[in-house]
Amino acid sequence: MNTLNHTESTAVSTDVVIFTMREERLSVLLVKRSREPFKGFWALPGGLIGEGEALDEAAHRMLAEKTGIEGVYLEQLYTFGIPQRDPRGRVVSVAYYALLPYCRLRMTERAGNLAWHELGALPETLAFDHGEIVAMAKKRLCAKLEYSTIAFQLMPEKFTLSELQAVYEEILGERLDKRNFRKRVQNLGCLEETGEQFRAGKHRPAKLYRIKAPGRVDIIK
Amino acid sequence: MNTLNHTESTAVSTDVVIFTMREERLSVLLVKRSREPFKGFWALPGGLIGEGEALDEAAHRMLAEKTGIEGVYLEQLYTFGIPQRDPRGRVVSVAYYALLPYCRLRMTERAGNLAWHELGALPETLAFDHGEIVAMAKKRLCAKLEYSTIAFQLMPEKFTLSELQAVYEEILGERLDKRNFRKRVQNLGCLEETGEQFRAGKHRPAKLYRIKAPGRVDIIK
DNA sequence: TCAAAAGTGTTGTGTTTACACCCATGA
DNA sequence: TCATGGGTGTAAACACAACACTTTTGA
Repeated sequence: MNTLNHTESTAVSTDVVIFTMREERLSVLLVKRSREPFKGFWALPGGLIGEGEALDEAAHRMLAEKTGIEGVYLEQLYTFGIPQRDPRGRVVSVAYYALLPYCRLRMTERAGNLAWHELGALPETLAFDHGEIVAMAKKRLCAKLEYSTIAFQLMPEKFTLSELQAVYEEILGERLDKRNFRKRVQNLGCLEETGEQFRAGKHRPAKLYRIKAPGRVDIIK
Repeated sequence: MNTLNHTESTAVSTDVVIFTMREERLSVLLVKRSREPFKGFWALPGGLIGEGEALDEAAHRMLAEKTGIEGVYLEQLYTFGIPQRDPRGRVVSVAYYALLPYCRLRMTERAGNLAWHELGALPETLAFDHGEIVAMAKKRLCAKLEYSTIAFQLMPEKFTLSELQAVYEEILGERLDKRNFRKRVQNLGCLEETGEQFRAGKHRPAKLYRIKAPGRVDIIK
């Protein structure tokens, strides 16, 4: 059995764009870098892949290290590898994106070096090419809203249709018609009423729904 | 400036699924391995990325090395990285797929270790996880037919609408209605008549079309 | 004149959009 | 009783699918 000839040393890392819906806004989790390069800049959670670790295992690990939670929706996004992307040397980064309901978090934004940032108000520049990675993840998420049930991965266990609609509107950046929206999501057949109601203020309470198969993301149409 | 701590040596390669339409059949270019591991098995063209070489540059290089041609459509597919995928050690492979018109090839299928294989009649098992890579590329290509003009990248400079329809039918694996098909592609506005005709046998000659912006792939709808 | 593929429109069906009012509640 | 968001149906517009005959050529 041969061994490989390495002409150079290349590092492989994963960076994870972790999306959540926080205070009605689509947000990503960023880490403030404490070391050069890009000291003081915000970066995506990430790191080198471990020996014997699959790429998506590594991504799940990054996610668990920062958020403390497991079993969330995670999907490979793209691999970034221009030679200059890390000033320390050649690093190829396999980017992932994750979606999680904010309520599941048990996270301390420790010492201010871990924080949620609204997508509409990101820092001017992020470390490395992370701005580009976030932009691509947002674009992919937008596209997937149209032809899959991916948005459900951002919802808590129980939610109202208005809350779901607000999530779509925030991500797509446009208002949707209430009746058409409800017709569409109800026809998917993925939702069921919990039978419970949610009271929020001085108006009619809303029905609560849950997802029939919580882990599942379906391609629609 | 720091340097990276490598906990291990990881190699990064690219493998390229090169599609063409050959004798009415969607085919991929495979290389017969002359060395272990998988000696004698067919594999995708690929290899380690070079120092200072971007990932898509590496993919273009693989393509040029095997086919001798440049400037073809190339897109990143997915990155494969389970630790066991190469018995020699850890190799993360960034897979690409390419589309090219068969007529552009000036390639010698040298000594029988480089050959086109119809997608419908691939060898039972390919080297490494290359069977999986090809399957994913085919699936992506199918999906993109529906919402982009990607199929045009398989066409020669001039072609008839019937030839174009045959390409769609072969990839999708279903017959299409002639009138609806022609309506659709003509409404895209990407095609123009050359004014020439193509005679092929004892029947009415077909108009030849060309693509207005040959390099370009548009997202439609 | 026959065979073979090129070329061409219309109609029906289903999907998507636009749109406005009543309901249940808390203050 | 009023303000607030929850909840509901219908009609028009549009996109998509189904479908058959005439044209041009070479043999």
